Amino acid sequence: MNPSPLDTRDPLTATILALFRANGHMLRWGDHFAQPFDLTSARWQMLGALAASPLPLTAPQMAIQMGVSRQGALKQLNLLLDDGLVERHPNPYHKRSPLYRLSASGLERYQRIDAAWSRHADQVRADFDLEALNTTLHVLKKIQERHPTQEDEGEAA
Amino acid sequence: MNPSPLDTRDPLTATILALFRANGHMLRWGDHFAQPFDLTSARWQMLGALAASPLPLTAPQMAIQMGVSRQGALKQLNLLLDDGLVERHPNPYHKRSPLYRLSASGLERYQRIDAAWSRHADQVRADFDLEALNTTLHVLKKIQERHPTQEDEGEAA
DNA sequence: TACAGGATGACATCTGGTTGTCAATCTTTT
DNA sequence: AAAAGATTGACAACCAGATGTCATCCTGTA
Repeated sequence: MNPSPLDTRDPLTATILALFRANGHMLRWGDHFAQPFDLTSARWQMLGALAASPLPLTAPQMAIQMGVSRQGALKQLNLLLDDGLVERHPNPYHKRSPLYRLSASGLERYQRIDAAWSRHADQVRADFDLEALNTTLHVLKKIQERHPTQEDEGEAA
Repeated sequence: MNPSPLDTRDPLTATILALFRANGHMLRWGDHFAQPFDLTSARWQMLGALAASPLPLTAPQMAIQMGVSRQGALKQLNLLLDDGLVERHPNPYHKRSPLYRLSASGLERYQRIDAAWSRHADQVRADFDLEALNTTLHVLKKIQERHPTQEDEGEAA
């Protein structure tokens, strides 16, 4: 782990650069972790978001929940639909925008990978200070808040 | 900022999910920020890595430095070459693997966007606790360390 | 009830990144 | 010196996501 010239910059810049690197790293790690379950990082996350929701969701709701574009979420949903991991149900309130939820096999798939992740996380979490994790969480959110993008307009607290 | 069901999970998982979201968010923000300079987040980062290096670098060196795949770095370098922001120089030690460094216009371009970023960062940094930033930096690195991928093999401290 | 404007899904295109293959070039070993 | 093995760049295929356009559906308002 060489210090790398990037670390010599101001702490804010260094943190944001570390964020990019950590993201790439974890996506790669996640792809390998998810591979035995026939999933990718993206699909795993998508299944997780659906599993966490008590109600079926529309595509735009998924997009907001995941912080991803509407069309991005839709794309993944359609792929998951092709794989039979997700079910589409008619939305009584909107003819064009159906509701999505996990199918039986999607739920089973998610539960399996989530159990494996939990076992892994239990191990890894021991190496982290709870306070440090909370600080990190807070800083990441704040970095986001301080860098609004177009679609963030009109999001007062 | 609704708490979102994801935050109810364990702090490690929540932090990693926040990492993904923050990454996507900052890439989008960066693309907009860099647009007036005719750059993207990716190219800005690449120019920054070259600007930070005292010596010209080969493509694989760039890849390692940026935590990206060899072919990924190469792709961007070739695009930057097409744009004339980067120069390729023969490598006396390796006929196939040339050295890259910023061209005059690449340096100028980078200096302009970096000045703008510095002004922005000065503002934003005021909202952050130095200690919290350092903690975040540390946690992000540690998350990486605890999730080795294939190419991490053989990287003892 | 009509109509204007916003939300939505399909489709296409683009950026950025990984992975695999192959030939060319080092590098190491014998 | 020769052969075996590792690096490297070009090329191609692919995944994930953003963005733009368009037709369709929904909503609110005149």
